[in-house]
Amino acid sequence: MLQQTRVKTVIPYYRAWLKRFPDLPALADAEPDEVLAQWEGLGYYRRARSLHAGAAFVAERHGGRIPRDLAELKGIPGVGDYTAGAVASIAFGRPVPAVDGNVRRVLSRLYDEPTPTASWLRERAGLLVDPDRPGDWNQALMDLGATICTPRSPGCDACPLTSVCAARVAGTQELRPSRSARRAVPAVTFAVSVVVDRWGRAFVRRRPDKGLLAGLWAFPEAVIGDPTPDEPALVRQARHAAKEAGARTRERPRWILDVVRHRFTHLMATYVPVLLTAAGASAGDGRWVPLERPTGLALPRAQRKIAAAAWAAFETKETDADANP
DNA sequence: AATGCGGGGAC
DNA sequence: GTCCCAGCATT
Repeated sequence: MLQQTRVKTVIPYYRAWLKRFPDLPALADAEPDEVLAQWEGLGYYRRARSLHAGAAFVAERHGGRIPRDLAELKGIPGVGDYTAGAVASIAFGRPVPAVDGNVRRVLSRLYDEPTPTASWLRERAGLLVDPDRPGDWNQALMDLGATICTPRSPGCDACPLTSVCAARVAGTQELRPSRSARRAVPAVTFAVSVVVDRWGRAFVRRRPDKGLLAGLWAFPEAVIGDPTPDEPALVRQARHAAKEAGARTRERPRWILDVVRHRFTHLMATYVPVLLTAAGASAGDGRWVPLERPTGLALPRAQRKIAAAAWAAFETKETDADANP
């Protein structure tokens, strides 16, 4: 959970996770949907799938015991250099480094190395690690980076390494490590098909196993080439997406909602929800969820925004219909 | 070595 | 708005 995610964000997820999956067999035997549902909102959902696969891997290949060897740890799905080093040093007292984003920044400044490579970091961190208390050492470096040697305006006056920090001596600490130029984030517009039945339930289908939001549930969608499409084109695309996903719809759309914007790390998405009316049962592997409370399955944040907007619109229309039959 | 992969909080 | 978070898998 902590991979690329702040401790403060993780804590409530971690507690709920341990309550639902108290030990390794509980996780290894769980349904994939249940695992994803527990992870919902944390992002980088492959971590959840890897953790699930990792539990099964350890159960089968290691008799349910986490291996102590660094190479064996790295063989577990979802466990890379950092996680293997952290577990080996903190849990098992092995004198191995654990280089996360914080440690990378600390070492880059300590040696005034603007572009530290993975191999350089591993070598440096390996030489420094305290063989007697490797876990404490690694965590101390991480905490130093998180609290004092911060990305911007580091607190060098309070740093125990200030006198031996090459970047501090050179005055380059704010420039280390160097930031790579970020590419522009592309903007993509989607027509979103919200097919609603008479009870206010909407059709969702599972997303493909790979790519963005893999394995999560979502409304059918279609990429719109024209960023400012006219209404007939939107409705046509939404209806097509619904049909592709196995949801049958009536001819007349209910209406087009205000756009929902959602920023992913490398994609700015604009969703245009189109409310459509269900025509009988659906085919395929879709499911119908209540728009008011779409619980019980893993929906990405953006989909929940869309669901909330769609429910508000649906409820308003039904109320009007009751008032003016 | 570069890229795709979420969501949120701090500034 | 930008930056970055106790990174990993894939290419």
